[in-house]
Amino acid sequence: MKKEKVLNLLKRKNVKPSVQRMEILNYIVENKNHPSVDEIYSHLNKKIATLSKTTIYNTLKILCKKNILTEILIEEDEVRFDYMEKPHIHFKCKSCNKIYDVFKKCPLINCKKIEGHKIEEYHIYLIGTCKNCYKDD
Amino acid sequence: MKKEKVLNLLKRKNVKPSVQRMEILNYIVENKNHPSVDEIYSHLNKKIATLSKTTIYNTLKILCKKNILTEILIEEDEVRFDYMEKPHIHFKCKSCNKIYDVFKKCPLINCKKIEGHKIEEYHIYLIGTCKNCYKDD
DNA sequence: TTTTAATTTGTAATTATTACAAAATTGAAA
DNA sequence: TTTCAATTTTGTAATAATTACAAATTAAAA
Ligand SMILES: [Mn+2]
Ligand SMILES: [Mn+2]
Ligand SMILES: [Zn+2]
Ligand SMILES: [Zn+2]
Repeated sequence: MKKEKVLNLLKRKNVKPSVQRMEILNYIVENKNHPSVDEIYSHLNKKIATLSKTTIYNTLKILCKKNILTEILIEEDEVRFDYMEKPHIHFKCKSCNKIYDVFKKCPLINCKKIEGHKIEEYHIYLIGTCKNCYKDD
Repeated sequence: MKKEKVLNLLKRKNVKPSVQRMEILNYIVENKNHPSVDEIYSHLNKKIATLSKTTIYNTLKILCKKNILTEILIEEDEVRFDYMEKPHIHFKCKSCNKIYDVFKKCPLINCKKIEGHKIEEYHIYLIGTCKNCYKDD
């Protein structure tokens, strides 16, 4: 039972740990896939039949504002969400559409300022062909 | 008259240089702002009263496919477009919403492969408070 | 000119996201 | 326990960016 983890995450940031919030956060944290709202909904709908998409949107907005989650803007048509326990960058395969975590660190990440601008967030997206799709050439 | 520049850009990539395509590309190349479809439309509508938004969408899709333009996915609700003559990264100010070009280069950009994946595109987005908004604190 | 292909245009359809108010739940006070 | 206000969830409707599509226009070829 890993429920403790998300429970503490929520408590620590003063977000009331409702059943829905726990399940949504738990799904993202445990699966480490980078789900869209629809994917979260399809999956959790099986456990919580009454779950509403609006609740998912509301919850994700709160968790992002509290810096528990981060938005991934790598797709043109939908936002994906991620739990960034340790900061990392994302690689999206054009062929299979999978989004991979990449933990090689970019020196940029240590910059607090750049050309006079104060940096508060980083989004580094790499796009190409993943190693699994590539070898099939 | 800088029309030569966009004319050549289009010819070189075998895109037929229609009036609309020339104007759309010229607007992006000359202004170096990072316009959304709506901004392109509002601006060019004054010159070409009959211009259709669908034409803008069509043209942008072609120019991106030909690697003349690139999409900037820094906003949640709309795509922006850029002419990347020399590769650079983007900084978006949370306060004034301006998107700045940053030409400091990240070593990542020289990587052709990362953790076995073949990299074809880079999107580096920094978010924070720009130098103009910051000093008002 | 006539014919054919490419491009542009306007409208309708699609779809992710947001707005909003009613219903349900929670949690403390009485 | 009951009461009651605050919070959360839910369902539906509205919004808005993008795409689909077919007719109209324009350009190129014959
Ligand atoms: Mn990730
Ligand atoms: Mn730029
Ligand atoms: Zn792949
Ligand atoms: Zn600013």
